[in-house]
Amino acid sequence: MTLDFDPIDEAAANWRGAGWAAVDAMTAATSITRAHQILSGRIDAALAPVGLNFSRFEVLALLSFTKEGELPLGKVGDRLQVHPASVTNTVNRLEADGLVARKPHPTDRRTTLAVLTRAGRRRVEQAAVALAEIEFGVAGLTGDGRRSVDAAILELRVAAGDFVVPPSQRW
Amino acid sequence: MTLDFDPIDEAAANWRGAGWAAVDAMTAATSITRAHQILSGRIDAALAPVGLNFSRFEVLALLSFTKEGELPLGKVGDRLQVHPASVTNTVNRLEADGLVARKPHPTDRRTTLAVLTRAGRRRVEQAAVALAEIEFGVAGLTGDGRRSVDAAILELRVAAGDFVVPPSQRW
DNA sequence: TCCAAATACTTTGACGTCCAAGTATTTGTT
DNA sequence: AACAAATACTTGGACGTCAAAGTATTTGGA
Repeated sequence: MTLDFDPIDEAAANWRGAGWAAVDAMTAATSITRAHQILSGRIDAALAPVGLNFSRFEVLALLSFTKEGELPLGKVGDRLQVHPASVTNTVNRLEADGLVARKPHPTDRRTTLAVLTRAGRRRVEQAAVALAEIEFGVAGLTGDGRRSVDAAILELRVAAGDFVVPPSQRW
Repeated sequence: MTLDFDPIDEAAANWRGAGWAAVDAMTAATSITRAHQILSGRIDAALAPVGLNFSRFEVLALLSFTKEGELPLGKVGDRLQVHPASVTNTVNRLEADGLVARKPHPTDRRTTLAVLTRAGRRRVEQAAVALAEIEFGVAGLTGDGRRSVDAAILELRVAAGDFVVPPSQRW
């Protein structure tokens, strides 16, 4: 059921017609929301045959980049910017599939480490290939489009306080 | 817990280090995902005092743009590009709050119409004001940034088949 | 006319997200 | 040394999303 008009364009026209403000902000927000919906559908479809979804993949990928293949659950949440409860949930499922294991922290007994298993490492490799094949769902975005999205959203992330830009940085 | 480095930038470096492909696609996808997360947090926070969330607001806004303030549930799903089950769910809640009512379609008994109530119309006006005040969560994005996001994502949406571009269109 | 196929919506179930509250442990201050 | 406050994780609950299956009704051919 493909529309023969741009629904966002149509929404903008309606918005103006109703005399509502911030139309350009509305279209930007709606575009991002829709883009996310498209990507997340494509990405989860590509990962399903591998037995993962995007959140689980992100955790495995993050662990695979560390020296020992392990990280405290809290750090995982910080890096991936997700709620602690979500980390618990995701790690539970990865653990049930034997892709990570929980291990007590050697010195801080409050802390739990997620450790990548052998199977987990294999799995994340497969997933990375599957994702690269579909270009992470952004097929349709040209190189320029990708760069301009990155640049624009960088503004947004900085403004949102995702991270502080050290004075010496290249941007 | 603000990081002192850009997590997406860091992820890109790790990706390259692991020899994984499609790094630029990965960063674009991750940026969009994170942008969505930021927007949706801000938008839902702005709508909470009004007693709505974004999905419910979208339904009310869509209805408010129609001549009679009513639309078949299926059309709502088509326009907002959400699953029929989600429409049922959202309309259930709006109905429980007295913001819309269900009404049988005059000629097709399979079809149910969602009708905006008086209270619903008032509510959507309040919500529109609240959203305009926070610029739909995109505060931090300049005018140029908003335009480039719109333009880039338009490519993506067209490629995804969201709508077909009639030959006579301005793009 | 009759009936299989399409359409419209709802129900159920699996997951994902967040918040708030609860438990355990460590820190930092008197 | 003692204890309130901070930190780390888990649990339980509210909601949102989608897929698949179920019910009702309409359509489009044979």
